[in-house]
Amino acid sequence: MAQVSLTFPDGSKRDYDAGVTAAEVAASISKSLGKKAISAQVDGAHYDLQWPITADASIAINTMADDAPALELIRHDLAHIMARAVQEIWPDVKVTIGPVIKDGWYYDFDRTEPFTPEDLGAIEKKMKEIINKRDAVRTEVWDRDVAVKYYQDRGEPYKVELIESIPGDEPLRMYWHGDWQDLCRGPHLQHTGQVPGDSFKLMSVAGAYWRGDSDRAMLQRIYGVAFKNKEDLRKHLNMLEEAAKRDHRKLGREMDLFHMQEEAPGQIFWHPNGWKIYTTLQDYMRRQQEKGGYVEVNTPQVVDRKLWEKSGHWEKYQENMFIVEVDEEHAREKAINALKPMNCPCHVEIFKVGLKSYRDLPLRMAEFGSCARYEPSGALHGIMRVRGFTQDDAHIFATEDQIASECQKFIDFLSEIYRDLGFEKFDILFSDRPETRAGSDEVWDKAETSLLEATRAAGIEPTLNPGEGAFYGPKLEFSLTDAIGRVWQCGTFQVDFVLPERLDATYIGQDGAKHRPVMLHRACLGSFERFIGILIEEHAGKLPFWLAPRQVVVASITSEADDYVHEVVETLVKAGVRAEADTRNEKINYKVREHSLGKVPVILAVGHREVEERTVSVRRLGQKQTSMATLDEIVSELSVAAKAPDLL
RNA sequence: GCUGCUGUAGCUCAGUGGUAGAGCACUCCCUUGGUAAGGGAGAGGUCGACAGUUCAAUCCUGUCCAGCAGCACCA
Repeated sequence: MAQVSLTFPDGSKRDYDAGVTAAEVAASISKSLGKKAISAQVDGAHYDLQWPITADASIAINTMADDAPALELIRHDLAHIMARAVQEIWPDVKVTIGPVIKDGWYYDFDRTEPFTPEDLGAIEKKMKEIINKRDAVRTEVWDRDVAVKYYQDRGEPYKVELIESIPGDEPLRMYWHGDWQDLCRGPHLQHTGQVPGDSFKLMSVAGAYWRGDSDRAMLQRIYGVAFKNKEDLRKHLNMLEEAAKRDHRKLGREMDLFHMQEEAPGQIFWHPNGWKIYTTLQDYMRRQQEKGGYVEVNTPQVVDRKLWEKSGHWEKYQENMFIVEVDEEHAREKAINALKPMNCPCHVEIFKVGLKSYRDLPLRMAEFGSCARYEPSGALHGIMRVRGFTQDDAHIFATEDQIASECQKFIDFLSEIYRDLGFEKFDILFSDRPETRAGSDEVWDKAETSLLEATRAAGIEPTLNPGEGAFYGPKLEFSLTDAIGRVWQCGTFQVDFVLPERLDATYIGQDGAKHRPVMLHRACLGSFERFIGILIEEHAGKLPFWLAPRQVVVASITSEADDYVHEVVETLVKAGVRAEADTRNEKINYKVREHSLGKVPVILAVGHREVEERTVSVRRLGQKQTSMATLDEIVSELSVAAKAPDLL
């Protein structure tokens, strides 16, 4: 019999008969390891204990102590156990796929009746029964024809389609959890009892398209979370509760930052507090851009379709645009306009006025551009995904050989801004050509290559995000994560050879001839709206002092201190601090509670003692202890704290 | 946009086929209180919109609108 040589993590090697399973290998090492083994890494691949090993390889036996494989197996087995439970309760439900995801798994079903929350309870109960049965998990490799016939006979069309889409040279693997069978590439545990029955929870049911295609059937997806033990599950559920408290929609209401209403879906009514954050951030960005060599412009909101036709938006982007038709009787001329969904065409129009020389490049043209996009209703989300928003947008008109240095410059620029705003870490994705796009393949080749090279030259190896580029060019995406773990694209850097061509932008080169500039689209915050949403969630509403809309409340303890309260407020306001008085007829406890809930970073309480000594009692948000300070001390401290980081 | 759920006072929510309730917030009064809710009184709702069924609809049915979760979308 042929032999295979297996290398263990400690470097030792042992020979086994070819076709040996990881289960047998584990048992050969020690009885206890044989019992504890749950899977193996064979040449780095996650192997089921039952799979035969047919070639020399490195091997490491996994036990429940190994987090990553253990969690993967638990979650994957739970996906199967859940599908089995569902089919045991409702035999006519059709099964599809059920992968492991972050913190858990999901499984998509086709069933006419919707699953209800009560159903989830019933499924969970049935799953626990299955776990308690400790049914053996068994696997076999099947012939394609046999598998197709099996699922055709069982009336499982989704499985048939899945098999047909699996490349012909890949073996088809079947798994049984007890008598219940599913097509699955594995690996799995050895019996259902290995899954901890008290550490999972079915979370929700929602629609999901078959194969992620909105033209195909809508299935019902049940989500579950699972961990190795009860304590981890408890921690996870607790984390979700904490995350819900940071939700910017909730905090936006509690801090009186903004509201939204039916008459203007996806658009924001900024209240004074929220608008203060917005303008503070905008002032900061304006200063940074001036330092960064940008010029600021402003362009029209309502623009004739003719320009959008030229730019390509009318063709590629129309369904996302607000179209404005002017009533003929009142119009001087018949016109169809659109609210601008992007600023780029208008910036090109500014560039085109007058002759531009190569000496003018790179020309960095910035606008806090208000855009309107008709986003699908289901995409709207608080102030993070809206229909009316303002980008910190800029377009850099440059020569091709300036792309790399501008890319480098931008990454430095953005990094400093993110650091100032408290984001040390962010994800960078490289998105290449989408299916719907403008421009030839040659142009795309050039754009993708130059952007990727420029990024690498800046010392960054971005994660590839295939097919997600803008319709006019590839992009780098700088993403931040919200409280609930959703990732949002904020910053972006895009190379565009298409729009300058379509709108015929030129500059006069050193040779005296006309040349086509390349256009670099870029944004740091992305949109003020989204970025503020992220800021709120990142800080759980407790914004850094300089960004806090209400920085200081001076609260009287007795009404006899009211005059002094107003004096303190006035002094602080003069020193550039956002301070307000609270001389209401309420106890100090009440005021402290209210302003703490309102996330005011500093509460200054004053009573008889402070009036006499010309001091204040300082209470900082999140701290129970108070301290005393003289009026001069607190004013000089807070006036510094109120400055934006770039002004320090 | 799709699937499911939801829509009652500013907020959080209860409730009923006979046109509605709580707590907090709000207004007024009492209280001048030392660091996360002092006491009392009062005001406040076309029960998301429009149709239909019914003697009678906030409640049942339908359509629409908006929100929530997920999917799809996301320049």
